[in-house]
This record gives sequence, structure tokens and C-alpha cells, in this order.
Amino acid sequence: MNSSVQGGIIIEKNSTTTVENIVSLAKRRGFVFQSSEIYGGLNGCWDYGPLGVELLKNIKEEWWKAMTYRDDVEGLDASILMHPRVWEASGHVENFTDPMIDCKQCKSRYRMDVLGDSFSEKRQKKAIEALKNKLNGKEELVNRIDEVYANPGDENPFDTILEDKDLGLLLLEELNCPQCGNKNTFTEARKFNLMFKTFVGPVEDSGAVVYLRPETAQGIFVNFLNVQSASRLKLPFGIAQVGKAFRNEINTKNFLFRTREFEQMEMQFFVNPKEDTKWYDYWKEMRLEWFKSLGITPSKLRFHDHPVEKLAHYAKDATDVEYEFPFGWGEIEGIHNRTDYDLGRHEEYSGKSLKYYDESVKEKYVPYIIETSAGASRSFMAFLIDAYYEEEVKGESRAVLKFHPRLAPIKAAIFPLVNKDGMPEIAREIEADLRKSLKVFYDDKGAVGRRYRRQDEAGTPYCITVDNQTLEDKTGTVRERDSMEQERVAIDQLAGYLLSKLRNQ
RNA sequence: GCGGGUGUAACUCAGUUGGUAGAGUGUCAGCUUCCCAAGCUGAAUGUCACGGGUUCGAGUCCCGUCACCCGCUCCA
Repeated sequence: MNSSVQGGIIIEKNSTTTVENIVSLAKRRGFVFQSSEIYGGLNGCWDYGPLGVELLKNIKEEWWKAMTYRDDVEGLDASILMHPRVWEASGHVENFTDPMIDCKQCKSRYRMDVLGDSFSEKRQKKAIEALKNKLNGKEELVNRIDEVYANPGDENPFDTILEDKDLGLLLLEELNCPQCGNKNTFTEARKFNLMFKTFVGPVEDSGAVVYLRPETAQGIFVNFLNVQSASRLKLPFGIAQVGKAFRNEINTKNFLFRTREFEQMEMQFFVNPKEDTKWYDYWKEMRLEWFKSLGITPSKLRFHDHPVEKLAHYAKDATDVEYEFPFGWGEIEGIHNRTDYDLGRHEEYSGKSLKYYDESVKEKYVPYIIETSAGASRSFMAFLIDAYYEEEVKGESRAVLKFHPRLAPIKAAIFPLVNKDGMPEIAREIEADLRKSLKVFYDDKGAVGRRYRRQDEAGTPYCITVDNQTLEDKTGTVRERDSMEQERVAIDQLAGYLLSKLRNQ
């Protein structure tokens, strides 16, 4: 029996890595390829290769089990295309836009909807007067300005005029850049909705417009009562869904972090409004624990609570679970108290009641919603980066992906130590047996040490080797990835051995 | 969207004053091999990101486009 490598002999080298290194590893080993690569790629789009699709699938499966294998959460898979009114109710048609302007002089960039805040009331007034003078003779436009000021509504009338399609540009000409002070240096505002539009049916007219969903949440909200009644659920309960979402981002960035097509793992938990804080705190803790339980380095995880003044229009409380990526801390999951905003809006826009009759208190109310919204693609990137280590073993370097075994794309590899004496035949039998329940890989190419290292780089947690002793006592060695230590296990118990390891870790 | 950088084999990179491409690693085949990237022999793989231009001739010079990385901006 050969001695196994002892844990103490492994020296972890500097494991700081860069996005470029990860992109390179991801491509080389088949985790992620650039979309449409042979045509030069498509900005911000990526394809998951053979190992990547397994990792992603495992992440989603672990999430699904954690979130729906419980008695108070049910699953759902809603259509990507939904009635366009859904997005009016959700606020996306109105709010999901980013009108931006640049100063041509100093290159400062401003969001149109907050630009007005940069000017004092006095300056605003002056600019409006100048605009009116310039409009000399165009009664219709001057009247429009007066009307806006006469009936300001919720928004500052100055902002309303800035965003007016006829008046905005003219008003901009009267303003100085808040940064460099130059006048009339702004570019035209580029305003576009972040939702992808497409058309239902072959005729591309405005009546046929639908959107690719920018979040999966709305599919859950509109099915709230369907799920509740079909599954005979009482509050509090949740609905979970995994699926693609699309946002026409201005800039894509950082590999998988900001893309236009991405996958969400969302769960909306419906609660009595009086219990919202309790459940918000509960899910916050649960979700952080989930990432830790699957092996993410705890010191690279943190909450980022949103300050009250920065909360989205629908939220009462919000926090992000952040991971420390090579480019800095980035959100991998958001937990929000969405209050009764969404269901209330859908009641308003659909005309249908979405109230819940709570027998325990004998009253009807619109539930509050606690949302947990994780990015599957972002989690994928976090799990991949976090698992990557470069180590020194007996003076040789090895690259290893220390995935949690349940996330590992390949669960076990099977090797004949040498290609003779019937070892390949036995190894093939083991492979066939394990393949019934696990994603496994057979390799008889080259020296066994090289095969171990290849599997290390794919993140395979166990390697099974058929050796001389196997021929005598029908046992094989199981080599564990991280410690590189070996254990002898009877061939007919291998499947059970591996499955129990996967279940219990 | 702005500024900077990069783009040559699967990966990391060389490639001279312009003369139609190399290395290492990896991959594949064979030999050897009883446990951690061993050795030997052999092999395959490139529209030099894409499109124009200059030139007798462009990986190399010029223009445009695309993509990725870094910074800024942004992220209802």
C-alpha cells in the first residue's frame, strides 16, 4: 500500500485571482464560453459549457431543495412573456428607464431625472424664463410650461419639463454643467427602457408589443391566489421560481456579473403585514447561511443594508448579500420587504381582488411580501471564483476547484491504475454502476497522477482507482480532492459510500 | 456612454527596419508506467478578432467595426 499524501504537505499559494484568469480557466475547462464566439462574440452574452451547465444546474437544484422542500413554499414556472399590463402595474414601463446626459466639456454624466436637484430654485426659475423667451411665438409650448407649473403633481415641474420630449433639449441649452460650469455643453438625453421589447404574432405593430420579463417576481405575484388555492395554503407561505430574465443594460460588465440575459432564483414569501419584520429577518439569515453551507468563504460574504433614503419605490427594507469578487464587493442576492405594493398594484390594474381571507383573525387583507432574489449567474461566478486555489504539493503546483461536493460538476472519476491485468474492465464496471446515480467520468489516459490533477482542476471531489489489490479483494481506492488522502472501499459499496458523502456534507 | 489597455494555436505568450507564423503548456496516438502534472517517440490544430486602405508584398503601417479587461459613470 502506497502512502497517501498528507494534508500538511499541501501549501496554499496566493489564491488571489483576476477576472481574466477566471475567464481563461472557464473557457479552457469548458465552464463558460463567449456567446457566438466565432462571429466575434455578442456583448455581455455567455454560454455555459459541459462543466458549467452541470455546476449551474447543481446550484439551482440546491437552491430549489433548500427553498421548496419545506411545507410552506411551493414552486412555480411562469411564462417569460406576460401580459404587457403586468409591467405597467409593476412600474417597469414607467420607471425602468435611465435617461442620461453627458457634458461634452468635462465628460461628467448625469441622470436626467435627478439633474434638476443640482440647480437652486432661483436658477431653475431663471432657466425657465429664458426658455419661454426663446419660445417666443410658440404659444402651444409656452402654455404647456405654464400648465405643468400650475398642476405640478408629485414631481418637481422643472424635472417634468426636462423630461418633456419637445422642451427638454431646449431647456438643457439654458443650463450650466454643475461640474465644470460651462453652458450649453450637454449631449441629447438618451432615454430608453431597460426592458427588451418584442412582438406577439407576425405583425410588428404597437398593439402587439410584449416584453421579455426583467424579473421573474411578477409571474409569482400574478399567480398568488392560483397557487394559494390550488395548494390549499395558509399564510405565511412562499412561492419559488427559477428562470431567465432580461434587462437591456447600458453597460455589461465583469464577465457574468452584469449581463443582459441572466437567471434568477426568486422566492416571494407572503405574510401578514404585522409579521413582516420577523420574516424579513428570518429570510435574511437563511439566505446568508445557504451560501455558507455550500462552502463560500464566510469572510467573503456580507450584508449590505440599503439606507432608507435609497430604497426602491416598492420597498420598506432591503439588503444585499454581497460577495467579495476580484473587482470588489458585488450583490449576489437581494432580500426585500416589498410590502403590499405589488399585490396592491395588480389589484388596481387588473381590477381583480388579490386579498387573502385570514381565518385566524377573521379579516381580509393584502399580504406583505418578503422577497429573496438570488442571481443564479452571479452565484455561479461566486462559487467558481471562491473554489479556485493554486497549491503547492511536494514542490509541484496544482490548480484545484474546491467545490462543495454537491455543486461539483463531476462527482467521481474512475481510473484503472494501469491499462492491463483486467483493471480497465473492472474500472468500466464500476463506472457503469456509478453512472446510474451520479455524473461520473472515466479516464485511462496517461499517468494516474496527471489524471488526478486533471480532475482537481474540474473540481471532482472523488477519484476511484482500480489497482493490484482490487484484483485480490475487490476494493478500490477513493482519493479525496482537497486532502488528497486515500481510503479503500469495497467496489460493491462505492455507490452507497459516495451518495452518503454527498448527502451528509 | 467616456477614457485607457488588449486581441496571433484550446490556454499563456514570442514574432526584428513590412518579405505570407513560432515556443511553452495542453490535446491526441504509441511505448513505458502499481498512486499524485515522470520519461521516450510521433502527430494534429492558425482566414494572425472582423472589414477596408497603403504597398510589388501587411501579424507588423493607416482607417473603421466588434469583443474582452481596467478605471469613471451607472445599476428602477
